[in-house]
Amino acid sequence: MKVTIKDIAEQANVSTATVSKVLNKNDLSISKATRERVLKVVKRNNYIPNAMAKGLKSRRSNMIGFILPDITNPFFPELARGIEDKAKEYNFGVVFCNTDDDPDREGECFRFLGSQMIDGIIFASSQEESSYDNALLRSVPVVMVDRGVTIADGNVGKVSIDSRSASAAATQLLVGSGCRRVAYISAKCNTANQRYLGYLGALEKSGIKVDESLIYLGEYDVETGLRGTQWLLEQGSFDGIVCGNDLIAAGAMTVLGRNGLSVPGDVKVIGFDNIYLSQHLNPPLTTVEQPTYEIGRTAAEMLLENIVNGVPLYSRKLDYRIIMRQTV
Amino acid sequence: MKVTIKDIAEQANVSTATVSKVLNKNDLSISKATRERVLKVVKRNNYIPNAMAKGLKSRRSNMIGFILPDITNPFFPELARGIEDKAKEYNFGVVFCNTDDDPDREGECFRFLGSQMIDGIIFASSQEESSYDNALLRSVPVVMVDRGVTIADGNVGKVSIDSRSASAAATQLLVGSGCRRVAYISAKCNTANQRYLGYLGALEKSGIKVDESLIYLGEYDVETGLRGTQWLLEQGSFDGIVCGNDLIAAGAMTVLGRNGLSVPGDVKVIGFDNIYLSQHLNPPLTTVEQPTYEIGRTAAEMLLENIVNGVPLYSRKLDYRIIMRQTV
DNA sequence: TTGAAAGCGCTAACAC
DNA sequence: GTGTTAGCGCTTTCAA
Repeated sequence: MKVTIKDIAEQANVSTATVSKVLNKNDLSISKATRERVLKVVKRNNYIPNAMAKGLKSRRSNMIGFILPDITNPFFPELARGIEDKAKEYNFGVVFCNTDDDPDREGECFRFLGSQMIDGIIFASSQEESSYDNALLRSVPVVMVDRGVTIADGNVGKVSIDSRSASAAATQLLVGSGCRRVAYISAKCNTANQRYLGYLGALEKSGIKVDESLIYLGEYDVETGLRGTQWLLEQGSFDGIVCGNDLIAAGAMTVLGRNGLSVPGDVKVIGFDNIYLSQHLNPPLTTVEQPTYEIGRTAAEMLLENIVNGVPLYSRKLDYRIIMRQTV
Repeated sequence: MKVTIKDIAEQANVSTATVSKVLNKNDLSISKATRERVLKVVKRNNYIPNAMAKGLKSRRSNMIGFILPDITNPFFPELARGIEDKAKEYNFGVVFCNTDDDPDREGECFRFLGSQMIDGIIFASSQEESSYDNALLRSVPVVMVDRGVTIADGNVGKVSIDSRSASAAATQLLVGSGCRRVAYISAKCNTANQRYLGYLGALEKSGIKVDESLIYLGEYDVETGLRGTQWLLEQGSFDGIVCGNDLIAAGAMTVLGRNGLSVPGDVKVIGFDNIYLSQHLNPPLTTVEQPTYEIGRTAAEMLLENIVNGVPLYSRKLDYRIIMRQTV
């Protein structure tokens, strides 16, 4: 059976109140002798306070939730690690919820995490417009990361890069390298999508007309890169591809290779995210790097500062940069 | 302010006990009218029971912990996903703890999760011999995954593949393809390590003498592949590399390429894990596939069945297979 | 310097 | 059918 504060109190010949005080460093008024006696008993019994009882009292669980599309997408582990590392500093745990971008599952996650088992939420949604329950949202602080919903009301923070400008820069790089027929393969999304807007904007700025037959929308996965490139090949000619992420780029390069097209000779390609393996693609992938780990840390810090010290949430943009390798 | 069961009881003109009963489907003795009245009030107030209070009573948090080396290693997200998907089926959440294989951090994790905030633990240790606190371990059911400690005592389950035989098979494949000087690059470990033993065994069985200058031990990362191969190149000649995982293989191929060595012409290489990107390496990587996602699911199921239904833990081996691609 | 007691929100006997 | 009550293990006034 688990040992409780009461057992410790008895063995140390003090009240539970006293034990509680020494354990929580409300030591100021406890005599050194008592304190040491208590501590000894605690150690001897390998006593760990029951977190639920503690939480019930303090209304704090020391757990935050991380709601994300899919931890299997290599962009997210970095983010997760940043979050967890920071959380540990505050002595918080983090609970993961994969949603596969399914609004129903997002709802479930919010409900699951909303049961006061969680002190706050970090939310990575790939939807521009999210469908979570506003009521739940309002009861817990939330920080959005990456491509995030812009939320008018509520206690919501945000940390991300300027996706639109990053995507524009990627597109410009291709155009600047001589591409005239620049394709775009990314995840499905409404027209408000920042990356898409960046691509469009850069093209227009360069006086290149947007061609619908150069745009393929799917998911943020390798499959989409495969299918999209195959589709482009059937549509006609192109000399560059702006990819929604590195996974898509990997798929694209695979299909290009299969069809005897050389990169960057025949087609230039640029990715997004700079996942660890992009440098080991062949040729190494030129890509837009997000400070993914840092985004996670920053988001966690913002959330935790809010929870622990009441610091208000806010919106923060981090820097991106283009990693020049050999596909452009 | 949060709405409690008491608020609901008042608004519905019943006792808290009644509310509790209808909410927990101890409906049998509640009149339909009352039930509906209660439910209406619950909905109107968007009431969610406080999980901590519930947990304090029921001694169950509906949370399990997942202790792993590093979620950033692409082997683990798959595993994590398997765990989480299964956990959701049981209405459990999962808390992640990265340890970087640091025994101190493992200890911290166990302590953190041991505070009865967690009903069970899934533990992926790359240590053969683990340093967690046995006392803690004994208080909560634990299932080991992947390369796991064999624990004599306690309430411990295990799910994995037969690493030794898998590693032997990989080595044999190279030997069978004509390799005579087969190198081994993997993570540091004591000689008990199953993968290492498999490599050794296969070599001996083929009558090939083990050559110390063909063995490099580091971490399970790309860096190790890079450094190990560089080191091998300085040592002398070799015609095959058995890699501890796909990350190492990716690093190895990068260095081989840089040095003008062709794969599989000059050197054959085989990986381990079949992470999603191994097929997009150039050339696509031949590797040993573990049913990673399935291992996660199975482990979670075993753990949860133990927690929820008292089913005893046990040891389970899943099948591996070699994925033939173009590096052998 | 220490302890008694109330109460966090919920559940489960047991009583009515 | 429904309500009363006694805790679950902990923290925190307040009194001694």
